[in-house]
Amino acid sequence: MFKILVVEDDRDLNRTVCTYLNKNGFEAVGCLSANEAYDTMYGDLFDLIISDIMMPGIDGFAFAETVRSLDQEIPILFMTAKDDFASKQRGYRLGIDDYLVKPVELEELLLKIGALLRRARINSAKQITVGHFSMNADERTAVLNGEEIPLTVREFNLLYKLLSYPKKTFTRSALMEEFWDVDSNSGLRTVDVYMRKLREKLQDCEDFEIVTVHGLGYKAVLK
Amino acid sequence: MFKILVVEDDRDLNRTVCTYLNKNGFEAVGCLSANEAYDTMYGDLFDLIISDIMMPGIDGFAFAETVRSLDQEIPILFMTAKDDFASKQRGYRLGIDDYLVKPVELEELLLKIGALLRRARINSAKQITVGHFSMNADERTAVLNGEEIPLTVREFNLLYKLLSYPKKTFTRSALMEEFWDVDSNSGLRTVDVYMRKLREKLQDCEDFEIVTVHGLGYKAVLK
DNA sequence: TCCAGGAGTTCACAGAAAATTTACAAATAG
DNA sequence: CTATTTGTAAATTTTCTGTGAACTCCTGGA
Repeated sequence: MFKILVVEDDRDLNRTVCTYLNKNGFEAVGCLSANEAYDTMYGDLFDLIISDIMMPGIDGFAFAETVRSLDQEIPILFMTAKDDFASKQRGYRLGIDDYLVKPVELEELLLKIGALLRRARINSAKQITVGHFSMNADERTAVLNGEEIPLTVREFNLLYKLLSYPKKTFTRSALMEEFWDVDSNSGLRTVDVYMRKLREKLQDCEDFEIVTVHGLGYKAVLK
Repeated sequence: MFKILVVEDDRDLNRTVCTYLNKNGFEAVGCLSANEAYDTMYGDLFDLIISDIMMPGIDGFAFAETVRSLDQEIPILFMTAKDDFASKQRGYRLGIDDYLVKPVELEELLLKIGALLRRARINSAKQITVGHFSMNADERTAVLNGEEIPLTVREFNLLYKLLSYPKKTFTRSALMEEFWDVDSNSGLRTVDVYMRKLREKLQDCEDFEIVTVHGLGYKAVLK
C-alpha cells in the first residue's frame, strides 16, 4: 500500500483529495501546513508527496526544497492555482516531478500518481516469480516447485528485498537499516545467519541463488 | 548531450519542436511515423521519446506499447490533441510518463523533459561502458566480452574511478586517500600491486588500458 | 502464571578470501 | 651511467564469511 502525503491548507480540498486517494487504494495523510508535514514525515515514510504552493507559513517552494535536500528520490507533485510559467519553472528547478493546476481533476491526479510511482521504481509488485519459485507479499508466502516454504517475517522481508532487485548488491548495514529497528544494535553477523537460513531453505531452488559479495554484502542472482 | 526522439506526423510541428529542443541543448531527431521511429531507434540510443497519438499507420498507443516492451526505462511523453480522459488513461496504462495536450507550450515541454530526465537518471544504474567492457556499480560487476570478471572491492573501486575519468591521471596518494582508511598506513607499493592485478584481469580488454604516468600515478586510456 | 516452542540474536572459531608487505628485477629519466 | 621509480611474484598478515550451538526474547495455550 502506497502512502501519500497531501500538504494543502484548504481543509475541504485536502479532505476531498485524501478521501479520493483512500478510496482508490492509497493511504493518504493530509497536512494543513508544511510544518505539520515535517512532523508527519518524521514519524512515517511516504512514497509520494502532493503539495500546494501558497500556504500560510512555509510555502510549497521552500517545503519542496527542504524535502528534496533530504530525499532525492521521493516524487513531489505540485497542485496549485498558480498557473504562471515562472512558478512552474521554479518548481521544476527545485526538483519536483509534476505540476497540476487547480482545479484538479481527481482522475487525472490518479493517473499521474501512478506514472510517478512506477517511474520512481517503487516496487508495486505484490508478487515476485522467478522460474519455479514465487513470493506473494500480501499472503506472505513463498512457494517452490508447488510446495510452500515456511519463512519467518525477517526471512521473508530479506528475500523479498533481494529478489525485488535481482543482481543488486545490498550491504549488511543497508539491510539492517531497513528491516531492523534503528536502535536495535544487532551484530552484523545477524544478517549472515539469515542468509544461511534462506540458503538452507532454498537449496532445492534452481532458479536463483543468494550470492555473497565479499567485503560488501549479498545479492540474488538468477541462474 | 541528451538525445530526444520526436515522433509527430505534422511536419511543421515536428520541425518546430526539434528546432526548439536543439536550441536548448538537446539533440532532437524527428520522425514522421512510428515505423520511421523504429528504424531510427534501431541505429541510435535515445534518452527520451516524445510521441503524437494520432498518426497514419501505427498510432502512438501501439508505438508506446512496443517501446515499453523493449525498454522499461526510457521516458515517454505523449504530445497530442486528444484531451479526453480515456486516452490519457490508456496512455498511462501503457507506461507513458507524461501527457501534454496540444497546443503545447514549448517552454513547459522543456521543463517536463528536464524533470523526466532527472528522474530517469536517478534511477538509472550507475553503469560505465567502454567498448566491450562494462561495469555496474549497483551490481558490483564487471563484464568483458560477455563474461563476468570477478573483482574484489578495492579492485572494483579503483577501476571504476579510473574509468569515470578516462585520461585523467590519479596519483597514488589521491587514490589511497579515497579508498583506504585514513589511518591505514599501507605502503605506497600497494596501489601498484592493485594496478598489476587489474592489468592481469583485463589483459584481454582491447578497449582501454591502464597506463603508468611515470613519477605521478596511473590513468585509464581508451584505445 | 507458567511453560513450551519458535523466532531472533550472539558468539566462537575454522576456513576462505583479500589485503599488504617484502624483496628484487626491470624500466625510466636526467 | 646512476638514481629513482615501477613491475612482479611470493610470503605474510589481516579481514571476512560460514556455521553450529548456545542463549534470549516473545507469544500463545494450559
